[in-house]
Amino acid sequence: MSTNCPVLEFKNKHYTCTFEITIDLIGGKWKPLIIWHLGTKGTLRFNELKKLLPNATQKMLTQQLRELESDKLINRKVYPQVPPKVEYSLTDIGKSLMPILSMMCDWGKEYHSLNV
Amino acid sequence: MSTNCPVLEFKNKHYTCTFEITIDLIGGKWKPLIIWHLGTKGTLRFNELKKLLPNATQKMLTQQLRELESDKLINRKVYPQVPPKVEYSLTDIGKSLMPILSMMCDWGKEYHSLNV
DNA sequence: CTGAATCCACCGCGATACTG
DNA sequence: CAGTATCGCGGTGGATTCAG
Repeated sequence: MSTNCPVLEFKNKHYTCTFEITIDLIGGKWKPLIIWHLGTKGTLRFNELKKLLPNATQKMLTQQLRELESDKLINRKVYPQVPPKVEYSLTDIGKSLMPILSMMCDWGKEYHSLNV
Repeated sequence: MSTNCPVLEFKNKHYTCTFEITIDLIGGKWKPLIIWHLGTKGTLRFNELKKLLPNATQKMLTQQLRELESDKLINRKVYPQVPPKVEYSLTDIGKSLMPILSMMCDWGKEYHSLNV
């Protein structure tokens, strides 16, 4: 287990431990779910994601996708055609988050079973 | 890797995957840091935590500690004396989160090294 | 179909002061 | 020492409308 947590600066923010960076990247309201769906189902179109996240507004979904894209966690491929077609998929870095989400999924399940 | 993500209800909230429960529990602004410090340093008094989280206000620290306590992730032991003395430590459930935080720490470090 | 652009309500969070 | 109590700002995120 890594225990060294130096103070570091990254993108104009200060962190005392690198796991805070991870939380910043996936801590958005819909980001973990987006990553999870892309990780388990592969490439998805905007509307397919929208259906998988029925409670997310269009605005929020777009916003979160753009942030994930600028953080290099997902790919955004636009097909120049009418009607528009946009596909999203995980980058290799994004895919490397799946084990963490999987652990959190297992832990959450265990926690849930212990607390009714 | 667990892939079954049924819709479930827990504490009046709806989740489509159990990792969302995990995020809810440790997603507070200072919670991961609190858990990390308690996990690596053991039992800590309020003031010791305060010094370790200099940017957290007293109010926020208290609030986050209370939430962690009600979620059974930390123990709060009050010594009935003057001046007051309160010690915080991780519960067994809280301790079981450390591997996840550790993975996030490693991932964040890797991500940071890849993005200057 | 996949967005962008507003407007705005809510509440997370900080600042400050007070207490047993 | 370890908290409450109160006030208020700012930004997140929802609803709605417009656009290519």
